[in-house]
Amino acid sequence: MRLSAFVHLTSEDRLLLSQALEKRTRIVAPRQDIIREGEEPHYVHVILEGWAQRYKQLADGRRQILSFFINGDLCDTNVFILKEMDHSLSAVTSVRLAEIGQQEFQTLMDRSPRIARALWWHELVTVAIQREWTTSIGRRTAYERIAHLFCEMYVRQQVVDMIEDGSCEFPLTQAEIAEATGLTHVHVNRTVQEMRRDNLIELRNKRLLVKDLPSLMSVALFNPNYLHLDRRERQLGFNG
Amino acid sequence: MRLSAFVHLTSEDRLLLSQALEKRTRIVAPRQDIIREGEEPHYVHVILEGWAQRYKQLADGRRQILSFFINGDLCDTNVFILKEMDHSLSAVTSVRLAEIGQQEFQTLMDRSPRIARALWWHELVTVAIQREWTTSIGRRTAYERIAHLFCEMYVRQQVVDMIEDGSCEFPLTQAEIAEATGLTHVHVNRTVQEMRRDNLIELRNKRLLVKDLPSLMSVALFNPNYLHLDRRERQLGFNG
DNA sequence: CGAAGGATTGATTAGTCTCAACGCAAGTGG
DNA sequence: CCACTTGCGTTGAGACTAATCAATCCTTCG
Repeated sequence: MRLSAFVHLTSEDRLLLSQALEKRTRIVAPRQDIIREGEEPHYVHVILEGWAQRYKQLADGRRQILSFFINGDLCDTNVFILKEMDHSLSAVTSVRLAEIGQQEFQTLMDRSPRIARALWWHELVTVAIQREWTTSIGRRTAYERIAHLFCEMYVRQQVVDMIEDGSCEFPLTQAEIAEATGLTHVHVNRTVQEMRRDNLIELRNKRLLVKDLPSLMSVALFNPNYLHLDRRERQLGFNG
Repeated sequence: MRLSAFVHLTSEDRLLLSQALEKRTRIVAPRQDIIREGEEPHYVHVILEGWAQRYKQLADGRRQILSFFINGDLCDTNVFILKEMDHSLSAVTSVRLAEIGQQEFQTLMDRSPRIARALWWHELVTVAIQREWTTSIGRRTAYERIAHLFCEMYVRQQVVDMIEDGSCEFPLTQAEIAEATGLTHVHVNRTVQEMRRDNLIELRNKRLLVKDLPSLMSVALFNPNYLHLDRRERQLGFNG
């Protein structure tokens, strides 16, 4: 699990975690909601496999994707504290996830201060990512935004060991990229083509090949500091 | 303190809190940084008076304001878990704030599960606000975005009892509104004028008068659910 | 083979940005 | 106490990014 990368967890911690993860799992089909805005949250969701997303919909239907979740990501730490969801969670691909109830979750945090710390760390990184998205949409151009999204998802997959020959999964349609970056799918299409012409990436068959990561990061003004991989870098080397 | 509004805190809790808040306070002049991106965080900051803001700056200088903090807001719960700041904090007005060190903060959470819960609640609301901003910038028009910011800051001030005759503090320049909404100050200016003509607000002398809150909320597609005021509403009545 | 989802293209328009001034009020130094 | 500076708000003209609308083209899959 991704958490273990940040804090050294004891074998007992790992046992606790894997028990919590096995207790209750679910498979959600692509494009199906996991939980919807307005509903009362009962579980923290942990993605075990596949991509999920968080999104929000305005009263008139305009939709914004707020984040993507991959392998090992917790969706909403401690949500049960809140009375109702202010956003929705849905599956991008087919998703296998674990549901952790309030009791078990509390137990996890109480039993091990290391786990509690790791969960806080996870939460802080999640907010940091959200802030980076705000910045992206607010200040970056279309080209930069899309490049930034590519960088982020590439690096995050690097961390969980999902890069093969410089390419990673990227199961989003251009329309979904558009919803995530605050653009229209038409404009995403033209921009992605431009990026291909610039020889930075290839994108097809739900895979992203990054042909020149340094250049991609540079045009995206991508600074990975917000992912707070510092400890990992020291312990495991950046390539996970 | 704002936290007490969410969870019933005992008088002992309150004592603990006020001790933590008094131990170390600071006054920061307008436009001065409180802590800068890249620095190592040592304290959680709690705003006691004035407005502060969180912002991020891209390598080439473009700047995005990510949130505003008012009375009773915690700036970065548990930041010390992270090695370095991925954003900066600065004072908008003259700000009086409390600094809580790692030890004291941990003690607070350990001593009282109610406080711990309240802090988690605060954190969750903070992220929810960040998500709403992402949505705003990604999907709302300029007019809607500015209206939404007005609504949010109005309602948040309502909660801490800072509304007088339908008006509240609003110490931002139009340039700052622009940095927060992903617009230019020129466009903010024209849009605010339009909003005035529409008789929704008055904005001058660092005060915002909301002349027609229901209409303002409606044009902003403002749904206060993300502020998670539910408990408050039940316990204290919406007006704090 | 037909249907459907996604990618692509073209033409046009709208919303916002950019650049450049100008106005006004408050504060400051001589 | 007046001239000057400074910060902020306002205005205009023109440019440009990205949106909109409407097809068309692929590819996959039943």
